[in-house]
Amino acid sequence: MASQTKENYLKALYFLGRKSPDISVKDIAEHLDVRMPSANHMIKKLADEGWIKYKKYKPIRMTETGVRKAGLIIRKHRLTEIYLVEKMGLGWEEVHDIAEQIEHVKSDRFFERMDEVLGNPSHDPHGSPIPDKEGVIEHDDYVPLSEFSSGSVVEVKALNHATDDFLLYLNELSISLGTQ
Amino acid sequence: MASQTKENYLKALYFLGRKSPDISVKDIAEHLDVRMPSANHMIKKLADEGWIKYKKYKPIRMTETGVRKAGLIIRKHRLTEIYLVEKMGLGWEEVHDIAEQIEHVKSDRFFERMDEVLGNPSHDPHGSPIPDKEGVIEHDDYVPLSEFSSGSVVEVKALNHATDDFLLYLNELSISLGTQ
DNA sequence: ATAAATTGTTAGTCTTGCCTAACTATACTA
DNA sequence: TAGTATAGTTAGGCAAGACTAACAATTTAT
Repeated sequence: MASQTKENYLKALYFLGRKSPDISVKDIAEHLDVRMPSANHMIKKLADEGWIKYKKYKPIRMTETGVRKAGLIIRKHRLTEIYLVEKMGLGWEEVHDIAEQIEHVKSDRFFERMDEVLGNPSHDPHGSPIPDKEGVIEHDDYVPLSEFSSGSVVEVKALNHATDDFLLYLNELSISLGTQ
Repeated sequence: MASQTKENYLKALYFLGRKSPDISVKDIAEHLDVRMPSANHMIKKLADEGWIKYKKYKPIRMTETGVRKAGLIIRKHRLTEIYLVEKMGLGWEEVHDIAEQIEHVKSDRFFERMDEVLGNPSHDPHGSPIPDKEGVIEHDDYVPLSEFSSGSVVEVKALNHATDDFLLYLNELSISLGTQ
């Protein structure tokens, strides 16, 4: 099983790979706030373990198993976030950091119970889809707000960039998922 | 703040110190399943940080702040155990390992919410008292079952040795806290 | 009281995951 | 197309926390 550090690399690789499947060492390093040699070193290990494909000086891509592996971690993260909001009464803006820690808990039963208690949700509190038990994500196809002209009537379905500050800002504006 | 490893050493020191306040390197090593030099090395660091008092070849004792620090970790552990049993429907025998991981989560809010949702419980599912927010434990004074002669009528108030196997054994006998 | 057994310590090594410094390959731009 | 800027890589080091081997102190037993 992957260490917590490796799990964090896999998550980063997943998100970067979503923007464009060719991933650079530099972006990984930035995303995880480490230096390039650290990322470079870890990438070789992840490639050895079959999660990514890597050739010197060539862009990095995740393998199928890597994507699913990342999906499983993201699943745990998102289930945890929902749980913290819905069952423990924590705020939307404060759950991310906690979920970041709990997602690494080693216990299938724990997350299985979480999923059941929540009624097998399909989306997290930020509107992001939850990967299934195989790590497969069903991607929604929402249109960014920036694509609409001013005056259009739209519904908030999901957030792309859920920083704490941005969530607090939305709170101030009384904007949440479903707001028209 | 102490690393997870250090937190585990502090817990071990606490439990050993309860049996007898003079703690040996050997017992620490055994309790944590590491070799003596590893324990020895860590003990010096914990002493540097003021959690324990240590002089070469002399028995180890926790300091007051060390005891309270350990109390805070045990508090998180026990709150988590109760939570897992009462709110997530996990079995008595399966919560320990999960709590062992969650107790290290860095978030006061998280444990605060847990405590509130549980209604500020004073004892965990094994009957052990929960340290307060300062890490102070109110010790109960129960009499071990082995002290009673056969035929006595007693009530199970707490468990001393809550291994998974023992908990499953008690389940088979339909013995739980409160059983007469 | 001394030998033997146990416990504690020191020294040095390993792995993980990070770092800086220095070098190399690729990409951009004049 | 040369020449610089950017990205990627290699080499070597550090800290945490584990290990083994070897040695020292303390306890136990004769």
